[in-house]
Amino acid sequence: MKNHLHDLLARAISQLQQSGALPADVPVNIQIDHTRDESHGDFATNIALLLAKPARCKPRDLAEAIVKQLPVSNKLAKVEIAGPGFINFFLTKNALLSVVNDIHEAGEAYGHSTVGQGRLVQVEFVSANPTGPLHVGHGRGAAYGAAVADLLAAAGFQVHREYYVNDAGRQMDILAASVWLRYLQACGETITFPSNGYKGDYVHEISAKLKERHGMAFVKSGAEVMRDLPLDAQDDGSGDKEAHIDAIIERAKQLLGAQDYRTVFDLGLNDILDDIRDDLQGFGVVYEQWYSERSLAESGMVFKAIARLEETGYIYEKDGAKWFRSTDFGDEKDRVIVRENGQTTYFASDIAYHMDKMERGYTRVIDVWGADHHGYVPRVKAALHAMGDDPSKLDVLLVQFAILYRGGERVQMSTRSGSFVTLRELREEVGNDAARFFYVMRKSEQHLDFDLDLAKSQSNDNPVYYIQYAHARVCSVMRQLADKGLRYEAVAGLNHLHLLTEQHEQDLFMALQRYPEIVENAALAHEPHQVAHYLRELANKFHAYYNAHQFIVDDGSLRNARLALILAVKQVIGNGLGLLGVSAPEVM
RNA sequence: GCGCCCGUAGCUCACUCGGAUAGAGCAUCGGCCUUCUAAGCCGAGGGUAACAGGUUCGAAUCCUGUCGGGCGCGCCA
Repeated sequence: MKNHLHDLLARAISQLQQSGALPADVPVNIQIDHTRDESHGDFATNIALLLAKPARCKPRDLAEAIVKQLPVSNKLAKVEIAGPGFINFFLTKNALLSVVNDIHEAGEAYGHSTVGQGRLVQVEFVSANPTGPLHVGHGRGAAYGAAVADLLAAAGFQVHREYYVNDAGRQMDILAASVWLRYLQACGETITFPSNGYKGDYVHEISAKLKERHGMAFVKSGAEVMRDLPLDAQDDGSGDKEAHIDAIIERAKQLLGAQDYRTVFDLGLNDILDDIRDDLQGFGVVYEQWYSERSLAESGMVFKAIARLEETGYIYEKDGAKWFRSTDFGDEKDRVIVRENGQTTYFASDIAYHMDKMERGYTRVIDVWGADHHGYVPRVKAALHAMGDDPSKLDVLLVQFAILYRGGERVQMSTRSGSFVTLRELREEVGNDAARFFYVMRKSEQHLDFDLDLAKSQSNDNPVYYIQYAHARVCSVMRQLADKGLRYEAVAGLNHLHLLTEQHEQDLFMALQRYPEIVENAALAHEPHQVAHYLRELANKFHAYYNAHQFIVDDGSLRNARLALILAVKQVIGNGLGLLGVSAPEVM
């Protein structure tokens, strides 16, 4: 409908330009909005206000001239000029009927578009370190990233979903050491567990698995392991927990040898990664690819990236380390790429990773990160810039924290003590549907208050149930219809849509017609919450209709027409919930 | 201290490139079930859009400043 009006206006304006009433060289950006107040019609445009200045005439006069040139359309009941120069469009009652036909015809594809033109887009999200189970913070990234990816796919992009696995680096070594130490304890050795080790229960489980598979093969004496280590952090402030754990890692590598160390390391890695995969899959989040950080290093990509930067002259040496001069591209300070000890930094891997993303030929690369990483954005963009790539191809979408509330109280989370709430626990507590919906119902860069009690409640307070209920209600009506020995006749229904003249029915036509536009906007803006809000509105209009009118009436034509309408509502709710990863139940 | 994000009804949040009288839900108050699921509907009250300036036909939206909150500022990842 918007396109239709856009077309009419474009023709009117080009008429005016040809007749010289409007200068031909001004940019014409026709904007059509839904009106807020129905006294302003169904749609409105501010085009006369925008063009008044370049045309050097009064907005209202210009509006009048445009309206005069408007081609006739059987979809318009009237056109008015209002306020400072708005042009308001009033649709005829029948103008929007065809949306129901469109929905029945397109089915699950209703709302899909081709704006993406099949262009390749990568969405990388979650990418949590495999050092422990996913927690509720990762859950938001998962729900949000998955929804953005699905929206982009619906908008006609070819989407590649990817998880970057940080399977190299110090944090993973700390995990491996933690697993080994717990294993030694389980084997009867006396070990003081480091304050900086991973303390969660899952570490015990992994070490138990290690013992089960390899028996005592990796046992070294506790005394040997702990001998001459730098002091761990003490209550009185002395000691250094970082130096302590680093020494333990070195000791583990030394005592176990490279091969055995790798066995322990990989057992921890794979066990946790399997858990993460399983968790995400259970959450309805799937990936095209799991990209290993280790593979970057092993394939020489990291050195290739560093070499490429060195060629450009943005690398210098200072204090024995190699630095990237990111300040040349607006970063706050220069960044170390290769440490004094010769090891590359995490940032170096990330440069290589993003270089690879660019080389893979995506037209757009989307990274979903926790908002606490925002300071990291400039340096990654700087690296792309320095390598001659276009940094604007990279969109970093920042997701703020989710704060859980139970009984009105904030749920405390602490990674240190291992008492954090995992995504798995959340899913078990409130269900996948509520979790997926609640995570995306707010703008991503907005803090999210996640009310566990509300998410669980089966009441009208809960927006998930409210929307799902609308879907289930339609299904229920269809069951009632069958119970009464009647059948829905699609052709009769679609042929009698003109009988649907009630205000509630007009409201639904308008709402249904808006859906494709919502999906497109949400996709391009990376804002799934728009879909969530829209669905609530649509459900609200449906419930109001349900209460005001009977669908299963004696008049067969009217009955079938109404059923055609509510089946269209069901389709759109199902499609919309599907984009958010929420199910659309037939019975509730 | 510097940088990024945020401040809208009692609470949680919307408002599509700056548009017309700032909207929902919850909570509060009042109505609606012998009729397709009351997990629903209808109605009422509730606002100096943090504050002060600026830009313009028009500002919650853009700019500047102040105040308040969050996050970040490692040769960690």
